[in-house]
Amino acid sequence: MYTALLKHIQHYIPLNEAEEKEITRNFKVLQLKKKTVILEAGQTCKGNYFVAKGCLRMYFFDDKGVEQTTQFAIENWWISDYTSLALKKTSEFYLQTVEDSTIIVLETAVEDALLEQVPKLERYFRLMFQRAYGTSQHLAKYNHTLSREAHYRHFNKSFPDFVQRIPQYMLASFLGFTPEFLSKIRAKKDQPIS
Amino acid sequence: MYTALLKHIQHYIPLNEAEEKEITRNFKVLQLKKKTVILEAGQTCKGNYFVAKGCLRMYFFDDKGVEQTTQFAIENWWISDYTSLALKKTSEFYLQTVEDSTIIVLETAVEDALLEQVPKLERYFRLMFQRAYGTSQHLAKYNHTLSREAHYRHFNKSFPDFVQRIPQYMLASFLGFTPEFLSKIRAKKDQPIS
DNA sequence: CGCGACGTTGATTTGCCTCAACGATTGTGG
DNA sequence: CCACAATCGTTGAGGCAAATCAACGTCGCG
Repeated sequence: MYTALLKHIQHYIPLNEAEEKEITRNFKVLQLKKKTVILEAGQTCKGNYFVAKGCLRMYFFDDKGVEQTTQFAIENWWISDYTSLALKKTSEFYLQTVEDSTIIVLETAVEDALLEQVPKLERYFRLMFQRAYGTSQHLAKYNHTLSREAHYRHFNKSFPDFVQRIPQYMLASFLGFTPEFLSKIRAKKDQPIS
Repeated sequence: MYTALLKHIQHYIPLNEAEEKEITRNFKVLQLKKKTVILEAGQTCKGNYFVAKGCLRMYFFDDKGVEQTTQFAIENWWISDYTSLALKKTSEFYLQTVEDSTIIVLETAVEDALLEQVPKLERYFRLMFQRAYGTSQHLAKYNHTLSREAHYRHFNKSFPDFVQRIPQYMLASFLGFTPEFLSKIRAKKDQPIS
């Protein structure tokens, strides 16, 4: 159950048996069906979510009522609304499973206590946030340089198997364009052999 | 010299005198003139930079050789290429002062030792990265929802004094459009009184 | 004073959106 | 297990926001 998470933590910091126990005692496991919503806009986010298996996404509704996906999280990534968590403010985002998923939750209610019990975890999460923030710095670069079409081709090349796992309309919105446009790009790419 | 930083840290975690001393001993202060480059693409980033006074920006050159600004950091913000720091990889970014600035540096060379001496700082940096990442999550939302013009107006309204401090071409590129377009937006806004 | 950096303005072009209508695929209840 | 609906993807015509290119003001600095 917890092996994926423990393995991931130990990739960054060593854990003794007592600490492992403390961790498994504080994290909760969720088995969720595809399309289950675990956070809704307007609520205050109550946990930090680790994807052991499957996929989560973060999204919101724009002023026209259209869903806009801003992030995905697959195996070994954490996801949450971190502003909502830190400031205990209501969120502007939704969180939802994209596939049937196994999620490990660190609930706000137990977070402080756990971090006091196992202070090493401060370092682990510091490294996680640093990694996530670093990734967002690179994403910003792609958004500045690449045309929408180039951005898609780049993403497609970088994560070919992930692209297969998710509906196209989510990918389109994540990359910042419309499903129709994505459809046209693909039509161009997969030219008939003439 | 260090008061801005110490005050900022103490806003998140309490420090005793010994810890304060340890911190001031490990951080370096830089007094830098406007337009000083402190990191160049191709180098490995060697420090984490806290702006005590002034302004830093992060940028890169696109395939046409045009500068693209991806981030600003003003007073009480940290900035660096965190992927380069974490993985000790060469950076794709430049860091430069926008104004005459006072910068406090945590150099990679002393970071590990300091964090061992003052483990509380793990928590401080965890919170800093969480805040920064949270901000990037919200930025992603604006980029998805707003037209370029609306994005400018929103930014202008949110940070009216900051907009005055920086050249327009940097702001334009940060918001993801051309200086010419920014110029046209402003011309529209400041209509003659007829 | 003169040069270079920065900002403005207008004409033209283009990447992508919008809207609409139509296939394909999935899933659900009878 | 099939029928039908809902969801998802495709295709085309037309339009618009913003880019590009070029030329010209203007300000600050060496």
